[in-house]
Amino acid sequence: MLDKSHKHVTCEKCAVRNSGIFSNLSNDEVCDLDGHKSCYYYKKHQSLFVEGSYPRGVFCINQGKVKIYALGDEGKEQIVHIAKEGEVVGFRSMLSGEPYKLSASTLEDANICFVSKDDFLNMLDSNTSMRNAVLKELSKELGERAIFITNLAQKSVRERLAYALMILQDIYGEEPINLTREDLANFVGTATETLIRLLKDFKEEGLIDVQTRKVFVTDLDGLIQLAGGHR
Amino acid sequence: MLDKSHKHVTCEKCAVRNSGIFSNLSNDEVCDLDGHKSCYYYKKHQSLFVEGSYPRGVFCINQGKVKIYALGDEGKEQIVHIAKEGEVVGFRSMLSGEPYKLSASTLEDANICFVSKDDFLNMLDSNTSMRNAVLKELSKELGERAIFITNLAQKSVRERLAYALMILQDIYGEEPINLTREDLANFVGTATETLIRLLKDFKEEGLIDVQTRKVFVTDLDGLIQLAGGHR
DNA sequence: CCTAAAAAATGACGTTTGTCAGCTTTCCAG
DNA sequence: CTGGAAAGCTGACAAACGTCATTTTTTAGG
Repeated sequence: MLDKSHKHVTCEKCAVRNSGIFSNLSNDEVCDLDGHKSCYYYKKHQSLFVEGSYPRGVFCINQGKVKIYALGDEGKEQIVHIAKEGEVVGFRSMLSGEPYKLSASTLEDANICFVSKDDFLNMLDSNTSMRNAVLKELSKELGERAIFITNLAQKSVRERLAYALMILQDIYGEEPINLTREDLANFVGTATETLIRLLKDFKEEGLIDVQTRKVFVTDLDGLIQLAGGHR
Repeated sequence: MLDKSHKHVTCEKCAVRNSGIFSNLSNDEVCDLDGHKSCYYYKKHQSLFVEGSYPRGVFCINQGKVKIYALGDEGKEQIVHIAKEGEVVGFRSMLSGEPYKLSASTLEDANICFVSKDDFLNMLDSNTSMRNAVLKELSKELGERAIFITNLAQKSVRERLAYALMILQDIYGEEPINLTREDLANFVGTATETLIRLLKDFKEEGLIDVQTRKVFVTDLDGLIQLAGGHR
């Protein structure tokens, strides 16, 4: 099922390790990390972990994008976050001791390293700067989720789409946003049909450009304004 | 403005300290905490901290309920959490180094202790079990917020009200739920009028009992089922 | 106990958004 | 290159919800 052919990456040379919770490691610590991790190649639409199961370790994304989502009562996905290169995902449930509250799967072919629970927790215990980075990361995310909640509760779908595109633009950087309409809808929190209609509007208003699946932001300021300013 | 008359409580005797991040402290540590905290009496509707300002310390609730909320673009409050006796609030922004993303104010007269940033961070640094408790708490809350987001995005107002009442029932325990309709609406994420109409429905359906402002849950199982089962 | 202000309640109405059904385009494995 | 499946798109329709305006009830301070 899973085609996890190795494609080894050394942490020392991992280009994306300069941000996130594995930054600020000493040379020795990076070496240690490198010795304990294993590297896997994931194809598009493969699952990293699923809601309800228990964490065995954490995933460090070297290449590719990953969606983090909850399943609603009718099986509809609510995407809470889209993780990109350099992010470490799946450590929250490990710290709370609960089963995963969220699921994760790749949006495109990806290269992802795995660090086992024990190794990760040991590092956390012995490494002050990593501990602080984790505390900081968790707190930051908590703040982001509060904004997410407020947007969902108070903004129109139109405003939320603008906001979502802002965030996605940031995540995708130079590349165009490349998600299925369904995934986009599940991120914005709306029906796929509604999302498609709004995308069309945005295109007609010159805010974005669309090439089949790919969305190019052409007027970021316009989006920001539509989303309700700053943040 | 603020009537902060002292009403001293010693941490040793603080009846609510056996849960949350200040549990698992040694006798010495409790003593230390006690020496560093100050105790204040807050009247109903007083503010603990506001969005945008920088944290100076944390608040430990000895008595009373506190709403934690974000302000939407039009000034409408979105309540993300209602904290009760025993909870410590306001440490997230301190850990992320950002200004507060949320505001907090009392829902009723309250007795709340304050621990300064330095003292709190020192304790965090030197105390393993407290550190773990904080990590655990943050992770747990992240999970809760993910559910909150999914509910907002996928459930009807009716289902969300049922869910909110479940949670509030848990927070208020034996006492009746005692919030203004506006606060309740801002927690559920709906308009006050809509909330009032639904409360009436729930009453007619025998799910709750209402005495002016107070809401009594009379059929918890019914609410759970309406909210979409378990969780 | 009384009164002004805040909160709660109700009705009428419009709009946004979700749903369903059918159709078209794109993607990808063989 | 091709055919079937998945994804994307469109239209019609209805329901859920928000808004506004107004009235009634409750609260709290003097």
